[in-house]
Parts: sequence; structure tokens; C-alpha cells
Amino acid sequence: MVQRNTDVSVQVSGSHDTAACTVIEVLDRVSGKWAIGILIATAHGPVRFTELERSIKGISRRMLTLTLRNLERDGLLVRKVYPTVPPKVEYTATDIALELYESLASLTSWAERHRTAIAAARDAYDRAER
Amino acid sequence: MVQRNTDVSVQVSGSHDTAACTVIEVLDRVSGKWAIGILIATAHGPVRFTELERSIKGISRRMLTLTLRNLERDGLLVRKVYPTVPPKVEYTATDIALELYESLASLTSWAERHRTAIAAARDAYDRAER
DNA sequence: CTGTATCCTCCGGGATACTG
DNA sequence: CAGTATCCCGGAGGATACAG
Repeated sequence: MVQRNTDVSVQVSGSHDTAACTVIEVLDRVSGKWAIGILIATAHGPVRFTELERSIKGISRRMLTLTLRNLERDGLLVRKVYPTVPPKVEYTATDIALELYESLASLTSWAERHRTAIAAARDAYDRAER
Repeated sequence: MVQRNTDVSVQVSGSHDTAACTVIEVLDRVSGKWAIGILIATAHGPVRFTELERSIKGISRRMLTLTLRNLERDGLLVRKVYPTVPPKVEYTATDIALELYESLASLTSWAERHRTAIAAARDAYDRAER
């Protein structure tokens, strides 16, 4: 989770600072290397711990647990334990999480529209600066 | 900038993995403690270096420079130098940046709608776990 | 005024081993 | 199966000083 501005981050005037704060709230929830992946992986029904571990390539058991706990803490995931043996645990996205998932669509759209332009800008910049 | 999955991050099936990747592209552009603040501060016309330094509370000169360079490199900001003495430098948001700025609106909306629910979930979780 | 250059700290996250 | 517990490392970012 990136260290962010908790106090009034931008001091323009009017509503810009609160806008910044609000956006930052979301980003803090979604920051971290794995949160988005988990959100997406749980967006279509309950998923078990090991399923997640397998579907999210490269995640360590530790980070999977930690990220799940954070998402659960924020009310984005529900953790249900079946007291069987061996144990079974299911994680389910809440409505709030699903709404977030949809809100990310406009960002996805932005990235798709401008991905090549951004790559080009990057190339140009890098070629110029050396 | 948070360390993220560059390879296929989520292996569900169909388009979920590409969706994840695309979202992550944006987040990488916007991650870092200060990028959003700068985006917002430059969203309403050219701003000078020192103006930014003053309006974005708590930012160090180093991070201001670094973040500005990254945003410029991605084509989100244009840096214009007036060869006067003392020097004057203006940063202007590009159209791409402005579009991004607007796309963030749905996230802001999400945060506003659920902020209290999230806070409540957090409280409940913390009270339960001890 | 607009930056660079260094040094240093903190913490997100990986690797590995152990457990109910 | 679903986690904890430790140890460790790299890099984001702060503080400070210097410069064109």
C-alpha cells in the first residue's frame, strides 16, 4: 500500500482538495500489488483460498492472506468458513466490491484509448533524454 | 510506484486477465504518493513549479520533480520552459490527463457512496478481532 | 526560481518453514 | 486446506545540501 497523503493533499481552493482525498481513499483500498486481481477473481461468485492461490499467478501465500484480510476488513469481501476437515474457506465479493469493479471500467476504457499514445510519448521522451 | 504484476496477473478465463492488466496500467500511472495531487492541481490551466510546491502540501522538492518527470514522460503533462532569468517553468495537463481526471469521477463517486459503510466495516472488524 | 545529488529510513512484499 | 511466523531485500520517498 503506497504511502499517501492523509492530510489535505492539494490546496487549490474550493473542492479540489476534497476530490483528491476521495480519490485517494479508493486508491488506498485498491493499492497493493494484488488487491485488484483478487477483486476480479472474486467478482463472479465465491472462491476458495486455494483456487485464488492458483488463479492469481505469482502471489505468495502470505500476500494472499494479507490482501484478503484487508479487503475483508474494508467490507469488500466476506469470508465464510466451513468447519469441515480439511477446512474450507470461501471468499465472496460484496455488493460494494462489485460496484467498485464496475467503476474501474471507465479507467480501463481510458487506458485502452490512450495506451498507444502513452507508449509513444514514453518512447519519444526516452529517445530525447539521451 | 507500487510493485505490480507485469505478467498475466489473473488467470480466470476469458477477458478477466486482460481487464486486470488494463486497470493496472492506469494505476501504475497514477500510483505514487503525489501523482493524483499533481494531476488535479494542473487540471485547470498551466501551473508553475513553485506554485505546485506550495499548493501540494507536504511534497518534497525531490518528489515533485520526479513525479512531474514521470507524468511528462507518459504524455500527461507538458513542460514549458521560459528562458528568462530567473527561469520560469509551466506544467500543463494534456487532453489525455484531463480525460483521466474525468474518469476518476466514477471512483470518487464510489468512495463517497460507500465511505461510511467501509468505515463501519472496518470498525466492526477491528472490534471483533480483539 | 527550478531543479540535482546524496544519504537514509521505512515498509511492501518475496522466500521459506511450520501448524491446526 | 488454509493459514502463521520469520527473515530479508529493494525501492519509494523524506531530509538536506548544492547549483545554474
